[in-house]
Amino acid sequence: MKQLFPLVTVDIALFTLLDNRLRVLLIKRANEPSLGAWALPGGILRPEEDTGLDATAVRVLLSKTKVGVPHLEQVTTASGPDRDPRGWSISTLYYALLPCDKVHAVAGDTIEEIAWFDPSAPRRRLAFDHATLLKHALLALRRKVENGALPLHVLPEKFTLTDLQRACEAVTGRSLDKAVFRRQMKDQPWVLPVAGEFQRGPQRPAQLYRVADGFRF
Amino acid sequence: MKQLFPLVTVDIALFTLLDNRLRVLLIKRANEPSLGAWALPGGILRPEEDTGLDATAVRVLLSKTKVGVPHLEQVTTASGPDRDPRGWSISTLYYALLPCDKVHAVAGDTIEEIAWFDPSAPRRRLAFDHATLLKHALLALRRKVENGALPLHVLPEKFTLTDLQRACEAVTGRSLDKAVFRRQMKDQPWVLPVAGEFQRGPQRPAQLYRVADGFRF
DNA sequence: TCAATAGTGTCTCTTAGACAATATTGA
DNA sequence: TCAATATTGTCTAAGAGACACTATTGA
Repeated sequence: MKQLFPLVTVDIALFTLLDNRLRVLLIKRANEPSLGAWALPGGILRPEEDTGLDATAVRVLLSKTKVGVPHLEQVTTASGPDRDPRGWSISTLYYALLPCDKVHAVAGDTIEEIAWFDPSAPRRRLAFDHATLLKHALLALRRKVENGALPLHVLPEKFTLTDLQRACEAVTGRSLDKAVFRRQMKDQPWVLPVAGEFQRGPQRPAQLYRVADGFRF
Repeated sequence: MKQLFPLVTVDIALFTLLDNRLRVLLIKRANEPSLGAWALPGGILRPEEDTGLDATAVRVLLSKTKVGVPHLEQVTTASGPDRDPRGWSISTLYYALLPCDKVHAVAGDTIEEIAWFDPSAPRRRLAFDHATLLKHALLALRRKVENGALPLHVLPEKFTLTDLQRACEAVTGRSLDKAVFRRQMKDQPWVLPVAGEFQRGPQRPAQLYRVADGFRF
C-alpha cells in the first residue's frame, strides 16, 4: 500500500481578454514540486475551512489574484497516482472569465512570477498534467460560448455590441457575421441598451449596453 | 480542525431502457451510514489499486453489477462537510448506459436490494445528496443525446431505426418526427445497415442496423 | 467631403417540423 | 383484402450565412 489518502487539490484556468485575444493566467511556481515550472494557479483543499471544492477554488484564486470571481465553472476532475510527484492525487478543475484589469496578481510565497499566455499555445512546458487540464478548460469555455452563453464577465460595465462580438470571436476562435450576431443579441435577455448612452469616436457613435441583473454566465 | 483528509468516493448513475422507458439503477444500502435507504451505487477510492477515479467507478460497478461498462462519462464532483455523515467528503459522479439484460445486479455485503427506478421521479427518498446527483446525471445524459450523441449502448447488437428513435425519445423525454430522425441517421457514421437482414413481424420488415466499430458514445 | 464604424435590409440555402403518400409484409 | 408498420416525399417556416446598403459621426 502506497498511500492511504489522496492529495486533494483544485486548479483554476482564469481567462481574460487582452487586446481582443483570449489569454490564460499562469504562474511560475516558487515551491517544490515543480519549482520554477509554469502551472495553472491551484491549491490544496482545507477541510477545516472550505465548505466545498468551489470554496477552495474561490479561496485559492483570491489569495493569488486578490479578486472575488463572479462565477466559477467546474470542468472536470483529474486523478491518478502519477499526475503529481507527491503521490495519488485528485484535482478538480475550474475556469473563470474576468476583465484583466480586475486581476491584481500577487507574487508571494508560492508564486515567483505571473503572466498571461495564449491558452491554445502557451509556449511553455506546464507542470503536472496542466497542459491537459488547460486544454479541457479551453474546450469547456468554448463549448459554453458556442452554445449561446455570452462572455459578459470579461467586458467592462458598459460595452458596445461590437465589443461583445469581438469577445465571442476571441473565445471561440471563429469570426462571426455582424448582422447575424446583432439579430441574435436582440433576443438575448441579458444584454440591455443603456438609454441615451453612446461610445463616441471618429465615427458614428455606438449604442452602449449593460448586463442584466442576475446574469451568471 | 475537524478532519485532515476528506473521504473520496465515486457514485454511478447506471441508466437503461425498460419497456422503452428510461430507468436508473438504485440500491438499498445494507450498511451504515444510511442503512436501508436507497442510493446510487458507489464506493470508496482505493489508492493502492485504482489508477484513477474512472477505474474506481469501473471497479465499483463491476463489483455490484458484474458488468464491464463500455463507457463511463464523468458528470461532476460534489463536495462538502455535510453531504456524508462520516464527514468532509468528495464524490465524483459518473453515468453509464447499458441494455438491462447485461446487468446482473448482485445483492451482497453492502447491498440489500436492487431495483430500477424512473430517474425523473424515483419515488424514494435517496440517501446523502444522491437526489441532486441523480438530477445532474440525468441532465448530463439528456444534454448529450440532445446534442446529437446516440444512445447506442442501450440497444441490442442489431436494431431497427424505430428502436433507436424510441431510445432517443425515452432518454430525452421528447417525441421525435420519424422522417426527420431518419434523415439525420443517414448522415450518421455510427449507424450502419446490416445488408440483407431484417426484423420480421406482422407487417413490412424493418432494416436492421448495427453500431460502427470504435463507437464510444 | 471623406474615412471609419454603426446599424439594417435582403437574398439564398439549409434544415427542422409537420404530415401525407407509398411500400411491404403476415394474417 | 386488411391491419400494421416501414420508408419516402413534399411543403412550409425559421434561421444562418453572406454581403450589400444606409446612417452618423469627427476630422
